[in-house]
Order: sequence, then C-alpha cells, then structure tokens
Amino acid sequence: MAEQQDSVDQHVARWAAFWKDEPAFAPEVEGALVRMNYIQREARRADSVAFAESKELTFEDYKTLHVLMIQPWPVEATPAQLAEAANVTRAAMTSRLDRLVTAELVTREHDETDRRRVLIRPTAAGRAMWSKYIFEGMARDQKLLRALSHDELIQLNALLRKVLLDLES
Amino acid sequence: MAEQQDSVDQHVARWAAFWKDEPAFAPEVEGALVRMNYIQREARRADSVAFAESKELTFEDYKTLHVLMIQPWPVEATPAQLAEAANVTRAAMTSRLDRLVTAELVTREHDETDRRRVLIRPTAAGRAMWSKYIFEGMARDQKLLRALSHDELIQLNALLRKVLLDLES
DNA sequence: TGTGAATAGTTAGACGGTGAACTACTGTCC
DNA sequence: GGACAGTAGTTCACCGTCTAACTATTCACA
Repeated sequence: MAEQQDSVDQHVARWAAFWKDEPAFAPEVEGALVRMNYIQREARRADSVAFAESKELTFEDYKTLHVLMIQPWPVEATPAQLAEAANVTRAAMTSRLDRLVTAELVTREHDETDRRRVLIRPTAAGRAMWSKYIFEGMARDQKLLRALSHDELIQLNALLRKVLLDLES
Repeated sequence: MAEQQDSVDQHVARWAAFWKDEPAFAPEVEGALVRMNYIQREARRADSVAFAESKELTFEDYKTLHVLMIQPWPVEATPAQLAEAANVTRAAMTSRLDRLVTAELVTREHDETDRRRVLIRPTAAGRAMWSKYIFEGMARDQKLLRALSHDELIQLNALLRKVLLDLES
C-alpha cells in the first residue's frame, strides 16, 4: 500500500479536515470528479496547443467537422444534430457552419422532403482536412492515458460505463 | 459477461469498424475519454441549471468564490493564483473580481510587502454565500456517481490517480 | 546605484457563445 | 381547408473570455 499521493489527495485531505463533522462530504466522489476534470483540462490544453500553430483550421472548426464525420452513415447531419453533439447552441452552430461553408469544407443544402431542414455534408476537402488531424488527436489521447495498462483501461471503462448507463436511463 | 452497452460503446464500435485496418486507433482510450467528457458535461449542465434560478450569484461567480475558499489557509490568494485554479486568464479574473468586490463578497487589497501584488480575501458575506451553495453542489456530485459503490469509487480513484501522477511528473 | 529583464495586474479590442425574437415551413384538428 | 401549435434555422444584442498592449513594481547585476 505504498501508493503515491497526487495533488488531488492533498486537496481532498484539506477539505476532509475542514468538514470533518459534515457527513455530506464524500471524499471519493469529489476526488474522482476533480481528477476527471484535471484530465479533461489537460486534454483540452494539448488540443489547443496543437491547433494554435495551424493557420488553416481552428480547434472549434475541427470539432465541428469531427462531430459531422462521426455521425452514423451516410455522413450528413442537420445543424441541430451537430449543435447537440458539439454541445453548443444552434445559433453558435450557424456561425460555425458559415465559416466551414466559406472554407468549402462542408456543403449546406435544403432538404427537399422537409424544406425547414438543412443538410450538412463534408466535401472531399473537408474529409481530407479531418483525416489530417484525427490521428494526431488520437496520439495525444493515448499519451494522456499512457500510465494505464490495457487491463486497467478496460477496468476504467467498466466503471465509467456503469455511471453512463445510470445517467442515460 | 452480460454487461450492458452504453451509447459510447456504439460510437466506439462504429469507429472501430471504420478504422479496422488502422493500428493507431485505441478503442479503450477513446472510450474512456469520451465517457469522462460525457460525465463532466452532465455535471456542468446540472450546475448551470442550479444557478440559472439564482439571481444573487452566477455560476462563474460561485466558482471564483470556490477556488478562493479552497486555497490553503489562511484563505487569501492573488488574482493570478485564482485564475490558474479557475482555468481562465488573469484578464478574465480581473473582471470576475470586479463583480465580487462590488457585491462585497471579497476584498481586494495591495500586498504591502510586494506592491505589485493584490490579495483577495472573502468577506463574511462571501463565506456565507459559498457555504449556502457548496452542499447543494456536493449533493449533485454524489447523485452523478451514485451508480458506483464505495469500493468501486476507490477503484476509480486509484486508476485516475495513476493518470494524474504521470501527468504531474 | 542605475539600467534592463522579469513579474503582477489591468485595460482595450476582437471573437465566440447565449437566449430571445423572428422567418419559414410542417402537421393537426375542428 | 383554414387557423394554430410545433419545429428548424437564422439574426441580433449582450456578455464573458482571450490576446496583446500597457503601467507599476521588483530583482539581478554591472
């Protein structure tokens, strides 16, 4: 049990001392969420650095292109679906798509069967642009979690899956 | 092994089919990060809802107050430390603190031993405001992870701690 | 001791996101 | 079949954050 302490253990220990008479405080819950937050933050930071140099694509544009590409086949989606997947409002997605259409990375066409709807599809250039960055992103992700073995990754996913199944129900 | 599938399993399965000849794709890594992202997103969403009703404090103001309160004792910090902890720039922290000072939740004083620095301290009203919301936040956090037993939470923290120790070194 | 580099905080202008109104279109029900 | 509620997307005004100056202060060193 010679487990090394990380910075979150120190935070949590300080809180635990502060709320030692407070049964509402659950150290393991706070610890897990703060750690996940830390990891996500590190992922975003690395992504930002990677896209800061690129003049041809912003990180936001890449994410928009990404959520479009990972839709179920055929690769096409409405602005509302993309907004939901990218976790922004439809208004924000409208302006994101303006940029991508101007850059000729996606097309924006009216759905003839329901003329309220608009269909977004990637162009050949859009697919190429996405491919160019997706593998670098996966390499960054693997580096982020390199401390875990394959078995540990499977354990981690099993635990997180339990949480998601609860949240999705 | 009758484990139920969550929505991320479906995503990952689709990607795996798409990149079946691509050794760079690590399903467990992508799965873990997407799941953590989902959980964090859900946490932010619940927090936003909770603060949307409150007229006395925005979510940003609460977070600022929170990172101040969880500093090592005595509870005082510089704007730069708070900006780092809240993951925003110093410029953003300046305007956040403007609001909190106006609301008389914190004080802003020059450090007499180094007159470049400014020290931020919570007022009695600031401490009271923070206490009012911190327990609701902990309850939301526990609800978020209620699917996991105490043992599972400990396992989860052990795995995440490994990742953090690697990232912090 | 004086000069230049480094550091803390603030200010200014641009950008991207939000919520609320608005337009256009679809479907329902009397 | 005409009024009306619901839905998809866009536009607009506002707000928070970012980057890049800029001011004030401290430190290192010749």
